[in-house]
Amino acid sequence: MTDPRTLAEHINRGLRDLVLVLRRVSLGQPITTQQMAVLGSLEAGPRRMSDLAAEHGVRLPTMTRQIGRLLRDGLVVRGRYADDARVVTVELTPAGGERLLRARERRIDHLTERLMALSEDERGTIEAALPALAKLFADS
Amino acid sequence: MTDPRTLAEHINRGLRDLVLVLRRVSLGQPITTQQMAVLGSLEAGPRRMSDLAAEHGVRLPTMTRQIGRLLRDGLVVRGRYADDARVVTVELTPAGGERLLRARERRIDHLTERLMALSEDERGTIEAALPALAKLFADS
DNA sequence: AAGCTAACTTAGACTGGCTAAGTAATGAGG
DNA sequence: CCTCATTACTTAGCCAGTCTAAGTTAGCTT
Repeated sequence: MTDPRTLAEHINRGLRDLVLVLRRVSLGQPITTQQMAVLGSLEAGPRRMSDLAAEHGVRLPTMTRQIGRLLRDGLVVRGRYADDARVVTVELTPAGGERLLRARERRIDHLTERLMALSEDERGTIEAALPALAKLFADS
Repeated sequence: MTDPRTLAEHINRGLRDLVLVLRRVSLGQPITTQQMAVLGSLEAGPRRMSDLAAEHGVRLPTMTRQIGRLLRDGLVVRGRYADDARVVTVELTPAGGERLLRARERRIDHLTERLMALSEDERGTIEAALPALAKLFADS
């Protein structure tokens, strides 16, 4: 078996290709990947600004502007947290939910298509690796 | 075995986590991921502007500005292609090469560390999946 | 030689990120 | 209670990175 460092080098090369292909694929989409990611965080219910910022690895002012754009486009609404009047919450609107679902559908369609081009065996190795990959890229 | 669409959904969720973790990890690095990616494309020798733009999935003006910043920082130099005076080439400087290697080293160190936290078995499944993943995310 | 095409650059606008500084609410000490 | 530090967020201003539209220069075609 390959030693961890060599494996890391291979994964690193793979990640580079992955990032490039994701960029090429998301060209010309009607919603940016960041907006998609933020909407995704709101799927399970309202969230606080500071939660969102932490989850996405950005500072609060960045999230304020991000949410401002989503607000402007009618995809989210802001609210206040009853127990602490300093806290701002954000919630999906129906339009935001729809936008999220449609974009996700497109992405999954695309991935499915690519997966179909692989052999059953190759898909099997990917499936077997998913838990380990999830752990590898877990919250840190 | 899971059907391709369900597998695609799992991969999609995994990709989201991956992107978020990559963002968090690259916070505060002295070079942006885009700059790293462009420097990486120059490792094997000079490239044309239009090649670089196509590989990175951006338009030519974007690459012009990107290269402008790398130029300003002394990491690349521009040249002309003898056979066609319209063509602009870009090449790593020694400083650019060093910067690239150091950044890559850091990333591989980080990945190695994470890999060490997995079991031998888990690393095995990842290693087994790499060729299929490479194919999955190939140029398309 | 003229005019079309191709390879880039420039200009101007938007998203997305940051730090620094401002505002308003909470909470802790006296 | 009042004061004051802290917390949660916003505003302002900067820079990177992306786009489209329009300009420039070189090659190509006829």
